[in-house]
Amino acid sequence: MALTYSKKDKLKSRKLIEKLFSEGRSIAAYPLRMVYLKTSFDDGVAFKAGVSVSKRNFKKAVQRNHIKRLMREAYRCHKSTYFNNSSNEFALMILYIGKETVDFALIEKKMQQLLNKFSEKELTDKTAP
RNA sequence: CAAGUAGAUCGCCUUAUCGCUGUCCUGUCCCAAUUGCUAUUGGGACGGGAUGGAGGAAAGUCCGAACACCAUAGUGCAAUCAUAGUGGCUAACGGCCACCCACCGUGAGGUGAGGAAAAGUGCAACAGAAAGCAAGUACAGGUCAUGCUGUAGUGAAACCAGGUAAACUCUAUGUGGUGCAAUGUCAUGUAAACUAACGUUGACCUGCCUGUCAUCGAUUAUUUGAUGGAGGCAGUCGGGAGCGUGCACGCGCGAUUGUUAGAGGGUAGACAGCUAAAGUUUGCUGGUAACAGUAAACGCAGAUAAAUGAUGAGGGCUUUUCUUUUUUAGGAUUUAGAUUCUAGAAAAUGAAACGUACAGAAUUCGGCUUAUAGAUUUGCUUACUCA
RNA sequence: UGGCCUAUGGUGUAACUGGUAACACGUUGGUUUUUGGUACCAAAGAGUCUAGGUUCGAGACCUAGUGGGCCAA
Repeated sequence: MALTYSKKDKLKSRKLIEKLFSEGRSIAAYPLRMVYLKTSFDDGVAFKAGVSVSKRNFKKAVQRNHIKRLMREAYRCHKSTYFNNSSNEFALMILYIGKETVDFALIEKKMQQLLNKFSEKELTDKTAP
């Protein structure tokens, strides 16, 4: 898996997102929180992910955009190390639940923790039994 | 120099690596259509290359328009809302420009919802005799006599055709509604489904078609022609539940698949709208100016859980501190030169640290309002005091 | 994206057509009680979200902003 994050890797279906929030499970690594749901896609992409920042915590569009960019960048750089050999397909949504802006180093570190937790919990359990 | 005042312009830069997104070109493979085949067209997957990619406010959504639909957006009345010196600019405006007037400021300048109080209705706490049909205090003057005259006192305002219209109102002008989540096409899906209420067409002649019916004519007969009647279609004139903005008029739409309401079902995807426009820059001409005309060049974001970013390195800019140098004042040591301490000022291809604003397109324009670190630049002003 | 409403002591609400912010609960102090509660008495606590304007005078009227809330596929 390359270090890309193009249109196909993004979670775009409104219907699927509603289903994800109503039925999905979640794990957290503050200030990040991930909601995920096992599903299947038509176009051969194993993981589709989206990011979200609450308007309640960040009033200004510039701040929201900046945090979302940082989260996307962190996801793009580290997804390949965890998701390379998976047979299942997942929809992911990563939320920012903190209330203050942070720098890229912290988000990168927390994203690694989050993806590590996710892979331990879901990906390895599926293959072992 | 300092303080101020009115404008104008800009609002971080360079580079390496990894990414996001639009457009164009192009390679390999797969699918479909056409063809006898090469091949062509369309779609998809994986690649490669070129090139474009946030703002002065993109913000607030406060005005004005374009555009789309509702009827081609009409007429009268009413209501609502807006505007309000004069003239001009503009596609339009509640915007802009010029001038007049009023107020503020020493001044440069600033602010102004700046029509009407002699059409009418209302309002004015406290104080005061009295707050506007009027009534009348004290002192002085005056008169035949009297609030007849002046002054005082209360108050923001006391008879002035008073004040107040950002009180109602009147005058003039304007104002239909909904907003790109408009609107159109395709896809998906039940359903031309269900429940309730209401409604669903007559006349006339003309034309065409049908050829079942009646009469008459031609023909041996099949058949064919004419007239009348019947049916259908089209046209004309009406009726029609209702629908189309508050009312009325007028106009339009309107039925085998109607109108209104209820309950319920599906989708929430794609494409168009969608970025060439009252366009941007520069020069010249006209105009006091806003602005207009003209010539040349440019061709400038188009995302949709929503692109324009991340990391590293270097450089600008601002502020502070330190260091060094120069210099001023005072003190100490010394015969003098000189050395040194304290306080202040200025400068630096010096060093370090911190900071580098406000803020993110969502149909598109013209304005207004609000936020904004800092930098550049132009015009103008300075009463009093001190030098 | 488009539209609408609202803001008054710590909390919840009043304030008529502009006239100098009221009530309840809560808080503080006192009385009653052996003590606490209840009850009674008294006091403090906002200058009306912010900034301008109109007016003699604004919580109210006008303009601009800030915060909070609601609606529309």
